[in-house]
Amino acid sequence: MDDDELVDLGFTALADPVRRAIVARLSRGPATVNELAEPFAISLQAVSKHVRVLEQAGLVTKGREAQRRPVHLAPEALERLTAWIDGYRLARERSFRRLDALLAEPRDDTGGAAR
Amino acid sequence: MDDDELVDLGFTALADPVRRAIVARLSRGPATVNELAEPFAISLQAVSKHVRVLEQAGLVTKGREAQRRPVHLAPEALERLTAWIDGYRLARERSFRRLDALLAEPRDDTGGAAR
DNA sequence: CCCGTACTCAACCATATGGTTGATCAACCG
DNA sequence: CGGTTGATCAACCATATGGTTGAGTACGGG
Repeated sequence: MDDDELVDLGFTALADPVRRAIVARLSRGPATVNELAEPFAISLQAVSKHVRVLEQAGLVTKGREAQRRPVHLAPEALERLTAWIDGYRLARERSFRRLDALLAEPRDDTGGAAR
Repeated sequence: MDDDELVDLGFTALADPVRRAIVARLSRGPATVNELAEPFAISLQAVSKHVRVLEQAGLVTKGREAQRRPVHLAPEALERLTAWIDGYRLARERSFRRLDALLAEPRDDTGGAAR
């Protein structure tokens, strides 16, 4: 699976409030699907689906202990997303710096290649 | 509009590859809707819709000069999203540190901070 | 062994989303 | 003023998404 795809799945995964809440919950430690479902007014199956979406995005991994499947957060995937954002946020700052440089360019009376 | 709502709209906005490409393009400076549409094989109207989604998420602002509406990136909104992610990424690291502390807890022979 | 617990699979439904085309609006150019 | 350019509005369509209920699978406990 290539990186772009994972970025796509990652943002798609975080686009849903239930899934963000799940991520928030998991940031405080692993939990089973049942535990994750508890705070929500939706069916267990729906939560199971959400977890799978998070899993396919690489945001989460599922373990197995007895019949329980404890879900863990996978922070590398979160980093991938911040990295994507920062790439373009910083690109923009670089543009600004370029502009600043331009504006600060010596106005050059005495030697002048005037525009 | 409250913060959660903006986070929601923000991630939803970035969940689409066309919109991510638009953000990428805008990170290198403002552009008109026509310019933004040029690299894509979709209609101008579709791009216009995408820009509106980005705008509602606060990721982008539209100016007005003559009949053109130059679109600018609004990096604060990007920061809001990284902040959201980092909040939970860091929360998890804090949990780890807490766990480490627990594991490192003095087992209390003679006062020794073992390991 | 078989029952209960913990989930997942499957079929289905309603609504949201991303795309289309066609009409319209707004501003400048001649 | 009339045409052209840039962009939006509106109606519509297909597919994706998030939810439901009901059946099925997998493992451990009594």
